[in-house]
Amino acid sequence: MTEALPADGEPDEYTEEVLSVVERIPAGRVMSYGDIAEYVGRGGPRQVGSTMSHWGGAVPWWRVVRADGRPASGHEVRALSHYAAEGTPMRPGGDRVDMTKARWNGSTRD
DNA sequence: GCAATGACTGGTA
DNA sequence: TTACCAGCCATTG
Repeated sequence: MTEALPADGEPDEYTEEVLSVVERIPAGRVMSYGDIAEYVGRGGPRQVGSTMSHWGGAVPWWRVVRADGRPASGHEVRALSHYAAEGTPMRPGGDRVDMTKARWNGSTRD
C-alpha cells in the first residue's frame, strides 16, 4: 500500500498505534503531535499529522493539538466546540488549549 | 534518486 | 504576542 485511505478497514500497524493513543486521551485532556510520536516511539509529528489527516475522522482528533496548544489547521472552530463541551482548560482568550493543564502524558493518573 | 509537500517543533527576532 | 527560519520524517510525483 502506498497510503492509508480514510475509509477502509485496514490501517497499518503504525496507524493503529496512533489511533489507539488518541482514543485513550481522556475528555478534557490533549496531546501534541510530537508527544504522540514519542509515545508510539516511531516516525515524527509530521507522520502523526499525516495519519490524522487520513484517519482522524475515526478518533477524537480535537484532543490532538500542536505544541503551542493550537488545534489542527482548518479545524479550529470545530475543536473549540468540543473543548467547551468537555471542559478542556483554555488559555485567556479561549483561542487555544492551556497545555500546562490539559497536556496528557499517557499516564492513567491525572 | 531528487524535489516538493504536510492536521509539526523549537529557536530567534 | 506574532512572524520567520531551519530541522525533521515519511510519502508522492
